[in-house]
Amino acid sequence: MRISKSFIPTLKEVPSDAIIPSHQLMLRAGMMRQLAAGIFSFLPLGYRVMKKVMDLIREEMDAIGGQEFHLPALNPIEIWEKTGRVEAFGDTLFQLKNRPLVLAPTHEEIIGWIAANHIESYKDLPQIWYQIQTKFRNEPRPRSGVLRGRQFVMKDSYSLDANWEGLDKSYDLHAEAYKKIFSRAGLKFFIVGASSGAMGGTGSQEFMVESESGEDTCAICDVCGYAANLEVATSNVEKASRVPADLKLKEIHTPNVKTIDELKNFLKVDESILAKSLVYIQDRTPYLILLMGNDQLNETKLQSILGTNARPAHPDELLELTGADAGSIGPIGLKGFKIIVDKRLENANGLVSGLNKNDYHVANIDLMRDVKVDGYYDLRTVEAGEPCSQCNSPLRIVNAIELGHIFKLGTKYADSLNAKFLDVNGEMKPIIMGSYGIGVERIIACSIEQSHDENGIIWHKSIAPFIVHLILVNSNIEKVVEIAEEIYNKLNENHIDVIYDDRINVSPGYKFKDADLLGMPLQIIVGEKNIVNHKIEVKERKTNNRQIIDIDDVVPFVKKFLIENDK
RNA sequence: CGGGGCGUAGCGCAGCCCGGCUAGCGCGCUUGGUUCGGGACCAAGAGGUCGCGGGUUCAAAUCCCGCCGCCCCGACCA
Repeated sequence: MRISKSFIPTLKEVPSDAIIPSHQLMLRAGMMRQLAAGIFSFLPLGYRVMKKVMDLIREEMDAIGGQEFHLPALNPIEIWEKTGRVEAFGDTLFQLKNRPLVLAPTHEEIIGWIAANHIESYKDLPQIWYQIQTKFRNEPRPRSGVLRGRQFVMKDSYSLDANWEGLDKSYDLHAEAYKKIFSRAGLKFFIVGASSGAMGGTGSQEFMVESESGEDTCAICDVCGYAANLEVATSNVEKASRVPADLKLKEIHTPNVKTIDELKNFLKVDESILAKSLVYIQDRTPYLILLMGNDQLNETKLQSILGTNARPAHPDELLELTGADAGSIGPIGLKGFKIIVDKRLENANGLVSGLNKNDYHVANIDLMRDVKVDGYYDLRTVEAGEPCSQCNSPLRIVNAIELGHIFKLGTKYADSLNAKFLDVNGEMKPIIMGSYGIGVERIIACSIEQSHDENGIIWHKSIAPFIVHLILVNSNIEKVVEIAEEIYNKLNENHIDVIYDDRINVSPGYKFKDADLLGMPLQIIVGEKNIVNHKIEVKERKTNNRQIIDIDDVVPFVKKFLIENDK
């Protein structure tokens, strides 16, 4: 492709709305432009990358037996009502005003619908169905360029199986395919155990890229490789022990002491004997939640125990239910509450907590003696430096971008959409589903986040829009033009993706800067100073290595480069 | 949805506080000429409902009210 005839609007300056490197560079390199919050136009160069990524995904999905679909983005709202997800998605679901239609945010419903109508027998199973398609989600706050958009492209696939072993197999196939996809795209990623959230289901994992721009937080162990989303992460943090003495409950006047820190300073004790109390409401039942010291409640863990509509109690509810305000609440003397306790405090005694009377605390609480505990659960949020649950090395807490997510869904959608099949014994059974997603733009953005420098993008060969950036340095010298044209034709004849900066009256410096910004893996520089010796210069973008090679060796050189980088 | 910031030419910004002549600067763009290995130079140009609506005033980019949009932090997020 000739730059002189291409639409690649590069920018010298950074658009002020873009904060993170991938967003800045995608705009500067002329890959895309923003139309509205979370909505982007992909320009030819950006779409070329997108197509490369989609092709790479297709190859690996086809390799595990996936069959590509193209499902509608417009869906009758009726189907979404059947699965209860109009409510579950809430305002995130775009709804049309002049027809009872929604813009699909994902496609479990449509897959389920097709399966319900056309899968009859265990002989039709298993199936892996996928598509690469535009998704619509009315995100409350789009951000970070293409990382969280209201319209984005997703590879979504769905497995249909006759039994749970089949689901495990389909799930594992996807995990392997995903590893190949992200590795081939040149990404450094890790896999974490994750919460299945509102998708429902029995298990899920996320494919993550460590990044300051990430919206997820993960605990990772660099020693043994343990990694988990903070929503589900655990650690070997020290538990409270029982003290020998069997001391009586003791009321303590604690004026103006509200927080755990204030209480610790007031009593001059270690915070590990302080029990923090929080009140949540689930279906009008109040729950008292006890945590050690300043441990942070993990709401995702709580919701997996109580249900997803558990919510913190309002201040006026606190006073009404406990007789005290936040800061003076505790397990002693509470009525009508269920009490659940973090495992770190399992069977502990000698604890201090609120007395449900403003400005009073109570000491020497024995959870076995004084409190009717309805259950001990892992409720706390892991913190940096805590010992890994597998190997006791200190955990790191990092931000990460979610590239892909795989779910074992089970029969939730088959049940609500009546997707059933006849098994070997002639019995009607629900189809067992899995669902698996990859954010296409996120692969592009993550790749740039991980691979760029102050001059621009550094594309990995597998998803680069072009392999070679051919630069005509002296457009005013006929002989130089002639040789550049010749090389351009040769590369094209050999099916090597080449972008050719054939612009006349553009200074060499300008062309070099543009080449670094666009970031093709190889730059071939045709200039007066080398062609007198029948040579040209080759620069590798990633390493900045420069070599002078013979003009006749260009094609073999590039072919060799392509193979070398395949490893 | 809560908090903060911003909206002036394609991009980056100044001007606004303290109202006043024809709304500026850099980059980019057009034409001509020179230049040609790291975002060249000279000359002449084009390009603006100052986000939108209303108000105050002799006079509004500037002050007041309302709305819209965009960015950031948080809440939310299959």
